[in-house]
Amino acid sequence: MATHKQLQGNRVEQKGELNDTPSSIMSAQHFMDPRPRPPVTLDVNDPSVSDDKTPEVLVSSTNTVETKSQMLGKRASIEDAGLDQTSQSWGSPKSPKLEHEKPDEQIPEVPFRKARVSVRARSEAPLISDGCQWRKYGQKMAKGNPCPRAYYRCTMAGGCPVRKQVQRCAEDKTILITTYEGNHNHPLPPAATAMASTTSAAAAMLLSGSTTSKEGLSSSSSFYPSFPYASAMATLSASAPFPTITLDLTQGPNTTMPFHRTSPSPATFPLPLHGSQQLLGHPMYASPRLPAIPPVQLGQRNASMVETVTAAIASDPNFTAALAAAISTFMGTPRSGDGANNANAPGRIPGSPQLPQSCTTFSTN
DNA sequence: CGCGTTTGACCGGCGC
DNA sequence: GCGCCGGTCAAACGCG
Repeated sequence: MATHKQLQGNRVEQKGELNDTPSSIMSAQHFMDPRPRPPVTLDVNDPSVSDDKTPEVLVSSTNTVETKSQMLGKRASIEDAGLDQTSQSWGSPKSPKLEHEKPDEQIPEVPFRKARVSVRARSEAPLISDGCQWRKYGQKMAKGNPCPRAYYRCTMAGGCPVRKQVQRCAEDKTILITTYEGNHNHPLPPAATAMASTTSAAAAMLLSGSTTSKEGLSSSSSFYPSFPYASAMATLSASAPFPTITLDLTQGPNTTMPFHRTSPSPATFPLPLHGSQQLLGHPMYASPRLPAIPPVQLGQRNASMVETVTAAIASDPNFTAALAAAISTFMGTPRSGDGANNANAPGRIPGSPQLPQSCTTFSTN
């Protein structure tokens, strides 16, 4: 048979008929380990989650606007405007390189190649459930990490290009790092949608903010959006080939959590289906800058930080704007996300001076 | 019997 | 040009 690439390409090629992701969103996720990995990661180590075993994190929509790789030649439909919703960069095993990628300069909007979203969560479970169905297709030992890295593919839909990598932090094995790549080309459950939205937003920000060169950022910068409920840290890494956003939920000590979950939940990140929906559907922004999430939902469903963060990000345009601003700051690019999602605000980060407990880290590379 | 997981090999990219 | 590393595929095995 055809080479693997072709096979992959074919699969991937299914263009998404329904992408939930906004058009210009591409999310890229990279791993941002405590140090060694550059990409973007979402950390969800919340103490609350750690109680058990399976924290569920929903992160899914990573769109990649890749240029070439994904299209190994097949996707003919890149929809217009530079937004390919479904362009899944996963197509090739490693196609980070943009072959025909023209100079970024030419690319008006999303010059990006691919973005990844990493979520760091504290959990003993082998993996976190994000509301989607995944099938493991490989496992490998990474170089600087004694723990193997597992590769999963979304099986909710036949041609869903979304993949995720799960690996434990070498330093702290209780921390699970999940990286999502690609966009779902099928409808997602509410829970998954929340994650997807988050990822998309993050990715969008990265993309929009990283229009310029971010190479200068060797380290990841982190800024903290003001999250009243959950303190998540977003870190943008610019050292990797792809922009990566890392959400760190591991830093949130339950102590400070506004809504501390006492729920006996199993060990998974409970994806608040309705919670997310509600959040998404009802932007309840109590504060001018941050959306306030009713403790009720969280408390009742022992919502995990992930959820919270995700929902917040997804539903909070401010967050997006903040990210964009932060990114711009890092990169020195004064543009706010223009081509990114719809929600990019003007560009001012509400950023708070200090981070609470958890932080969301976005890294753009 | 079907589905999912596991393991090894192969491919391609990147760095030295 | 060579070697290393990451990532994916494909076949086999196990479990439901």
